[in-house]
Amino acid sequence: MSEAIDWTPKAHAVLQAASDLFYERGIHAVGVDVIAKRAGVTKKTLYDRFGSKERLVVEYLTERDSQWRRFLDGHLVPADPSPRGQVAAVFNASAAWARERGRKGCSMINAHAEISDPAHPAYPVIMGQKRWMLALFTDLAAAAGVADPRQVGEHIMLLHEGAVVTAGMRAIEDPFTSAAVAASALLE
Amino acid sequence: MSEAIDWTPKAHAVLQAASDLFYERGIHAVGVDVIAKRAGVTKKTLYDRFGSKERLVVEYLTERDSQWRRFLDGHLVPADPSPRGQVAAVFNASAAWARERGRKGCSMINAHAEISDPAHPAYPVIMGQKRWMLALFTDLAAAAGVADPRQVGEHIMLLHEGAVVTAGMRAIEDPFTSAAVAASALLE
DNA sequence: GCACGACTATACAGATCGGTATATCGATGG
DNA sequence: CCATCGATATACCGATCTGTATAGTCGTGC
Repeated sequence: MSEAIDWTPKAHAVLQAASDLFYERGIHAVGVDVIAKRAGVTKKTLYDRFGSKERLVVEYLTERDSQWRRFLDGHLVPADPSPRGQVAAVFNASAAWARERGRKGCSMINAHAEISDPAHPAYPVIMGQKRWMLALFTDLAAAAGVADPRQVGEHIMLLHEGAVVTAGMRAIEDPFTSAAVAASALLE
Repeated sequence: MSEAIDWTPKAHAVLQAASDLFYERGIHAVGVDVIAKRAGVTKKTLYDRFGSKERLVVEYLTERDSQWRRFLDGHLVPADPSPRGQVAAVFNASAAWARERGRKGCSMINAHAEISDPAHPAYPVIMGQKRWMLALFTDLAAAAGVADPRQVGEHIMLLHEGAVVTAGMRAIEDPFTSAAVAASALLE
């Protein structure tokens, strides 16, 4: 395992600044000087806390992933507990997330586009989220009692991924309700 | 309009090298020195032909877009001409394209992740392809005689986008046949 | 009172970034 | 025969990149 980070107040400020900048402009497009400046911190502090830019990238993706899971959970719990209701709630949550935090699409997909080396420590984080979402949809499809849950789970996953990237590019008016309608039809 | 490019043999070599590198590693991660070296050319030649890296990016995306449209056309013409057959052929073509050229997903989506400025000259190229694909799917849905062609066209578009990004990340075994099955179900 | 941890400020390293300059070469074609 | 064109080699520009080094400030806890 990599060494734990000492989460001093300024460390949080650095990660916050890095997250905003990475997501908005892309990882390679943002230098550590800019991150430090935005955080109101010197580069020294940044390197004392995180050790490298790469580590900062991993923390950015890890934190955003766990925020997304908490956010999703907050939408699933109060929603209609039936499988179909839960699927609808996922798309609702994604729409809300996109509105509040996701004007540039999925941070995992975007990061994946910028990282060429599969040995990069950010890879497990990215793949982990995708696998987790797929498992969620597959479980819901199974609970809904469809004939082939793995197949339908994949279909809903594809609709969801498509909606997320399309929302980031504003190619379709309201991709999440559109995807939700399609997902509902596939669960019949 | 921007000035036309003088397509000397070395200009083609430069674009070829740039395309491979941009797609494989990302745009910001590749410097013009590396492109020139890979093309067996000096930076002078690169700048004589293209004038700027930005222009090279635009040409990269434009060329890849037109290659994709030709590739797709080559798969649509000999396929079953029925609307459902044509939709299936699109997913077949995408699967073949991903196998041959698309190990890192959609170049348009990836480029979009790296370009923050909407005024960037590459934006129209990116949006143009997405709009074109959506129109294609909507037309096919209309030809298939579904009740709401715009809605179903969007659904198939979302499935396709999802399959492309998922293929780039290897999160699902065979996303294109999976997406094709779902699209076929939505056309019932 | 004093050590320690978190931080600031500044400077610098070595490499690479996009882009330009100068000068030279070989082939092609009027 | 000579001008032009595509290309070469090499060197340079200022800026920025990730990362390090030195020195000093400030507040808390023992």
